[in-house]
Amino acid sequence: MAKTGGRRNLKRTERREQILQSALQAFSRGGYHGTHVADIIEQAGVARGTFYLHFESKHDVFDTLVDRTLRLFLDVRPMGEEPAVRTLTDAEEILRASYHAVLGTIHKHRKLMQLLFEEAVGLEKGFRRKLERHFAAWHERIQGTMQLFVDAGVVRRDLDVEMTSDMVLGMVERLARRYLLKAARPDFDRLVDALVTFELGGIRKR
Amino acid sequence: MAKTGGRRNLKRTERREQILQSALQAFSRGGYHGTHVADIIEQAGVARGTFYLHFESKHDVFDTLVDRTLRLFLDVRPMGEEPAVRTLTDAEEILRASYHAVLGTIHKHRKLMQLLFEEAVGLEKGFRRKLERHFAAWHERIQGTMQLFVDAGVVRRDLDVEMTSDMVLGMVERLARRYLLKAARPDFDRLVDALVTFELGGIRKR
Amino acid sequence: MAKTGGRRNLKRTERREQILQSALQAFSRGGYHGTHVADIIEQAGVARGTFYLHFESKHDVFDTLVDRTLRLFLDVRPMGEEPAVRTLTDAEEILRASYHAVLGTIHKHRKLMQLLFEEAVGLEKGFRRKLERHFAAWHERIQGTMQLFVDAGVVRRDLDVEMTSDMVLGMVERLARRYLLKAARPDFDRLVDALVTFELGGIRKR
Amino acid sequence: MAKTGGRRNLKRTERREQILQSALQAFSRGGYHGTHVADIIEQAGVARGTFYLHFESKHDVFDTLVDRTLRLFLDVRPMGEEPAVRTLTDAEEILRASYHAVLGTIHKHRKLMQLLFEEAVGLEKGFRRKLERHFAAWHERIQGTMQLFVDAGVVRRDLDVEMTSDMVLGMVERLARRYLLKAARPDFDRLVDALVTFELGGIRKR
DNA sequence: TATGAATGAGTCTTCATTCAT
DNA sequence: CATGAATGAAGACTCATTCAT
Repeated sequence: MAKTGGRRNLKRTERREQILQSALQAFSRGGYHGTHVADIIEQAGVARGTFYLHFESKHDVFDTLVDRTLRLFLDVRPMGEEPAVRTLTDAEEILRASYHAVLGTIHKHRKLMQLLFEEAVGLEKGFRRKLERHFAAWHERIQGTMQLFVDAGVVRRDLDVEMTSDMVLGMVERLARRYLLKAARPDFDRLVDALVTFELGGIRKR
Repeated sequence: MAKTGGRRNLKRTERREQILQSALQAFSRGGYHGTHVADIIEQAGVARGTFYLHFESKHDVFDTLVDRTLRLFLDVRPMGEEPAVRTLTDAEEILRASYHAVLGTIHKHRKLMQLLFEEAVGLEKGFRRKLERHFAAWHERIQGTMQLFVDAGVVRRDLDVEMTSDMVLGMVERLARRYLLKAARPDFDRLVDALVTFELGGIRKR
Repeated sequence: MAKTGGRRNLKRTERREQILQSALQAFSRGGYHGTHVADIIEQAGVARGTFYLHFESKHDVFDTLVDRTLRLFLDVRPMGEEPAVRTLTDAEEILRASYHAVLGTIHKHRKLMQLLFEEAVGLEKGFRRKLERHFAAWHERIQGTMQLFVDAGVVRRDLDVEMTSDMVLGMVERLARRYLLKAARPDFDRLVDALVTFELGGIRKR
Repeated sequence: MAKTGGRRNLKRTERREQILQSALQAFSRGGYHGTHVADIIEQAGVARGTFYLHFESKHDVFDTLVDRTLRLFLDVRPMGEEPAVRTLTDAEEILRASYHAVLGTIHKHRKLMQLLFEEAVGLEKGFRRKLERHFAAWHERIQGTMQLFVDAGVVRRDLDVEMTSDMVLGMVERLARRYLLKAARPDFDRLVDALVTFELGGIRKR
């Protein structure tokens, strides 16, 4: 809608970043295939040639954006080291903190996240694989934490850790899609509450 | 894959169905944009014109497939009438049956389902809206059942029914994507078990 | 709009004629290129194959129609033999009769005539040449009559017979296009009057 | 006809004009439907994409050419203001001048004119209407002049001004088609003479 | 004779990428 | 660095004609 940036004679990095932002804007609106290089450069207020001065191809920009999104998750690590888990309350604490961090990140970068959750799906093998690897990594992390709880004996021994991790992943994804991607001010507390409560106790009466 | 042979005049409906199947095959492989009409007709062993004799456009075939997929879910209704819920065990029964039915349907039509979960995402507004409406309908159904449980007093009164339904939706979607779409013989029991256990009791120790 | 004819088991000639009429109808509406074989057979209520049983091609039907139109003019010959011309009044008589005949024919077959004047123009060489030959023939006839008048001494000796014949041709064509092709009940007398008066005396005061 | 050579970047307007000329050339040869975009770009020695950089479609180029042709006639106005008409000689003067101007324009732009008289006929409604409006305008102008003569009393009072204007239109059109469109050096004087003589005095002896 | 399913050459149009200026 | 004119491979769709039934 509005030109993303100013004009002329930016430093290489700045111009690149400007194009990247414009691309994000454009892709968010139209998806990968619905967005043309023309849209991106118009949004950026930059000439066609300039675009190719900074990126190899349309694929390249999209890829860069996806990578940047993925990298965001690597930084979501609420505590630097393995926390000690003695009681269920410890576990709850950890979960609460994790979800807060994750949901916060997702919301903060919701435009980028949309790329992951809605635009990069169904694209060609390269992106597909990247996404799969990403979800696998995330799954591993969740599973790690869960196993920690199991080992600490604060949750059920017979938990199907693998599938449950998948389910948690799905829960977060859907909540994110529904309540974070488009919302300006989401109710984080309600979301985290719902997540933690459900994960810990299911729907069963206490 | 295989040309059927020379020229053979089928009945209108048969040819249409054949093309539809070929299209499904093709879209499954390459996604919407990665699939060309050429791929579909090659797969069907049919001439270009024949394709357009039965469908208005590439978009039209895809749309038809998506609609067919969506319609599949309307038929997933394990019991004809509202079941009575007295105890948690009743609820468990219902959930178990529901999940069995749903997962079974998903697996049975996994090629079609893939369209919903992986190919129709990120496409243009028409499909997007269709998907959203679909998920909304599904969400409503889940929420309905859950509310039934709440009203019957067999689960927590303070349950955030709306969000929890979303989470359930996400759980099923992710499990389906991971364990059903590509697997030839999935372990339904393990899946249903994981789902029901988690939904009912969370990860907490009994 | 309305199916042109009945159905089934007509004699060869009848079916052919029926298709021809439907084609005329269709071409009148959409011109040569704007009309598809589909339009013609729909109008005729006949199957595709039937069409090709009676005509070699779309080109063929059109050609047949054009030929038929052209042949109509050959029959427009108000009197069997060369009339004697002694006075200007004789000439006027002849012109009046000729125009009446010609305009009458044009109006009677206005659908067909439209083909000549509006649809067959600008088509490929075959039609072009046919039209040219036709107009040349007509021109010759007009010129013949005019020369008769000159030789009889009832009109100007220095008349540019060739160009004047062209002009007469143009006059008739335009009047036909404007007042005959679409009109249900044209005012023939006014038309003939205008023609004869103009041709004989120009616009000059008597 | 001749590729200009390697790649050469022209100014936007120049390239557009070049393509326009090539299109005119091509359409003149093959008519609207007989001419393909391939013919135009080959003639222009330009790539496919370049064509669409300057015109929206084949229809668009043709339309542009037709419009340009029509606009040519608006400029044919031999004298800036209403001339005084006292005698038949004045009228003759005016007619002579008008015809000279019109025929001159037609011949000068005969390629373009061919579009009007031969190619744009029988096309779809848009062009048809445009042509009709054009002929109507021309008719009005002729009728205006003629009425001037009538009012000045230099020609017959009972003249059927409307139809006569149509006839004049037809005369000019046919003469133009026959003697101007293809001729390199037409005999303007003979044409104007024939026209003026006929229009003023008809074929009758003086 | 009649039918209508099937064919495929033919065209237009798009759009990512290149390159002269 | 920047520009934007030029490129052309790729792909969707049409429709006259053929042929199995």
